[in-house]
Amino acid sequence: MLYADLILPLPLPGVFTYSVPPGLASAMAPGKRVLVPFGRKKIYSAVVSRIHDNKPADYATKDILSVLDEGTVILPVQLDFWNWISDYYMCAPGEVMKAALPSGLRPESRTGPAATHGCTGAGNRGREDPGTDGHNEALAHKWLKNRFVPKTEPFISLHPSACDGPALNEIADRLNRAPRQQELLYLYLSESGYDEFSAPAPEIAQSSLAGSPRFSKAALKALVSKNILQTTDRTISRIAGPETASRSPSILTGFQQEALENIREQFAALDVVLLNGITSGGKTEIYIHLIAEELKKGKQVLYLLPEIALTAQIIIRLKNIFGRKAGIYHSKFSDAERVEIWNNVLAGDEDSYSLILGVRSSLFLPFSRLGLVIVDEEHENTFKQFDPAPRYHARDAAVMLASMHGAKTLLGTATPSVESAFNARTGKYGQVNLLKRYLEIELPEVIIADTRRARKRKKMKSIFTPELFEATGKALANSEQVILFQNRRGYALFLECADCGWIPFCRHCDVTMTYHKNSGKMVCHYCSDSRHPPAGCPDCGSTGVKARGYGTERIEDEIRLFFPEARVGRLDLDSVKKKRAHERIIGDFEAGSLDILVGTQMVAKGLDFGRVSLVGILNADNLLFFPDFRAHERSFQLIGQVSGRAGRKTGRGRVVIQTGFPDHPVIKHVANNNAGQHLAEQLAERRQFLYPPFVRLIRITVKDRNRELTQKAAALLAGRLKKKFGGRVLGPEFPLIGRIQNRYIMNILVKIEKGANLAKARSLIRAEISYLQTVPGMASCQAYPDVDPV
DNA sequence: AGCACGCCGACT
DNA sequence: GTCGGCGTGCTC
Repeated sequence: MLYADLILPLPLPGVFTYSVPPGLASAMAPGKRVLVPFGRKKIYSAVVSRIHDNKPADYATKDILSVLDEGTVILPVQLDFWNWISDYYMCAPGEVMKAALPSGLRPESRTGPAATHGCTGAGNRGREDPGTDGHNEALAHKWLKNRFVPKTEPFISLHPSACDGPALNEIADRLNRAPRQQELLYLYLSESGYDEFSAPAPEIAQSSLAGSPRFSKAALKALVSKNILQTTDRTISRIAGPETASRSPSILTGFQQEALENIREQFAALDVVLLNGITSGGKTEIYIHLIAEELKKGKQVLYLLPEIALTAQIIIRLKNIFGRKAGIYHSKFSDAERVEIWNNVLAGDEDSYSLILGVRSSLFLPFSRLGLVIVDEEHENTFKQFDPAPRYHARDAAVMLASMHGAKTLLGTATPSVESAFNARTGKYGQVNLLKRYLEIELPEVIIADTRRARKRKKMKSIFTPELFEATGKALANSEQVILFQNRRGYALFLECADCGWIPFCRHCDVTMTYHKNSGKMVCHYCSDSRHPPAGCPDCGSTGVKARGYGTERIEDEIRLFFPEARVGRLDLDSVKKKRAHERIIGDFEAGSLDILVGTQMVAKGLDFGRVSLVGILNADNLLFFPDFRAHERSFQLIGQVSGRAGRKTGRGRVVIQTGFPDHPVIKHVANNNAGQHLAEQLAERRQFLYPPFVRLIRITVKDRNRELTQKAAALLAGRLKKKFGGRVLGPEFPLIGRIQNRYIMNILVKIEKGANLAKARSLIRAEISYLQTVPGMASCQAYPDVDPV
């Protein structure tokens, strides 16, 4: 009798052993999907992990119902990779499966014969012909709904009544008292190539006009309301970029060529190389050459980017060079698209994608001959998945995936993570520096503005120090662009009663609500709950409830107040929620129809702005004094990245950093561009206080709806862990936010020395967590481990 | 995670 | 007298 260990898409530890009916034995193979009964009556699709003939001793196996695939859908190397993830990051195999497989390949629970016969490598076929029962109909419905999300863009054309009515000259004359509108009409006529004898009036993309200083949204709105122009949403091509390669890789500069050769040399001896390349240094060009080499060898390349850096710019750039060989894998893609890409990569033939440009989850695509993995913006902590499990770090997992394929990994960044820099320094990774800016663009001048001194001397203009205020004025006068960085969105950080000090808190989380003026509501940034601010203070009845602190939204208002002539845009989570808003804002800024861009971290990421002469960091202190051992590292990186936006083509740019602690070492190292000293200090601190990379951290988060129970359970767990691990256990401690979505939280930190038996440590932790579940009354407490938390 | 079983409060 | 709340246990 044959048995099969199956991975079920459930958060349960381990695999499940089923018996293989003789009739299915020949169709079975690891990496195929099967249908099995589970529990009371449920039918799940599961993935075959292993086939063997060991009859389980302590339970009766159930039969596998059917085999869904003729061919392997999950390759053996992927199964190995899944295994490594679930083992290293301490999560269930089923959780990895959920993260790895697009749900189209994972019809979790379904009935009947509709699903019993799939086709080789195309498991979504069953979905194209769903059964007739209600459940399948619901699935099919969902699938159809998600299949196409057409992208649209507004196009402008002349309103029909303006074509038929009085001559255009007459219409334009009537706009004499509205110069902006008149100008826009002329702009449209000239740019669209309008010709009164050739009807109909041509349509032109709004975005192509938006770049002009003669364009204004208000004027457009007015003309539309007067029935002179009209806008129509037109579908534009879904995935940006051409399918045929139209360009070849550009010639490298001497420094780039040198770096490229250096990388090749290091790869001869080492599997991972850190490319420390300054902003504007042209890292992407080097990537392109390396990719081209791999493709020529018939290998696949995975190019990983953090979500926010995977923009149309980079996609088009690579599509131009690699054409149909390049595939994109973005989190915004529908499930059908993901399945399509999966099957394409799985086919692995001549016509398949051999370059995948993707986010974190593209690590799980069925690569069969991976030659190179590029992890761009290696330092980005968004590469670490936080919730739900698997809580994996895409950079570290990429290194593992590459090694399983015998491939190389290139980590690229302008501001290396302490971990990677340490690995390079100790010789585990190679390192190549590219520290000359492309076209010899000068590094920006950094000005440190002391907010405490300015405040004492009453020199602050709301959020502006005299230095930043003056620099902004000067930049605007020279019609140069300005980026202002503030790490908090919203209007005010919180509301406060001026009389009694009452502050509104979220009902479900232990955080203050952030006031958003646009919506007139207070919003919790942790659970998105929102409500209207009270008319008066609920405690003392005072009407003096005032906005305190500055979010990006309020800063936008302040700028309008101080620089009324400037055109201001905002780039943060709130402003980009609307479809395509992100691209639009960036497009407007690049096109020069915005003078000032205010934003959160989003402004720091790989945007190619040409005319930015000034970058202002409004409050460096809330970065520096964040209570976390990575706060200094992150501050250095973030300020460095934002500063990199300054002075790209127009000559030397300026950076103004506002801080109350101008002598803080991190500020000084940023100002002096002294990454070496910064790294040395970070390493010294971490060595002394035992933090990564000198130890490995496992954080255990205990959660429950009941506050006392959460604390009791955390204390019990920590106590038991301390018996095993001694002083390596820290806590339990209250996290920064003690409650999120009505669940109380406690953290326990375990520090494991390098070289210690990690597997043993993990199994001890696992055992203690499962013990907790057996304690009467504590079964409701969740405790989950997060390995290498960020 | 689901899902069923099982034991205590406000209702036809 | 029941309906239903969610605490607990189990799933190959």
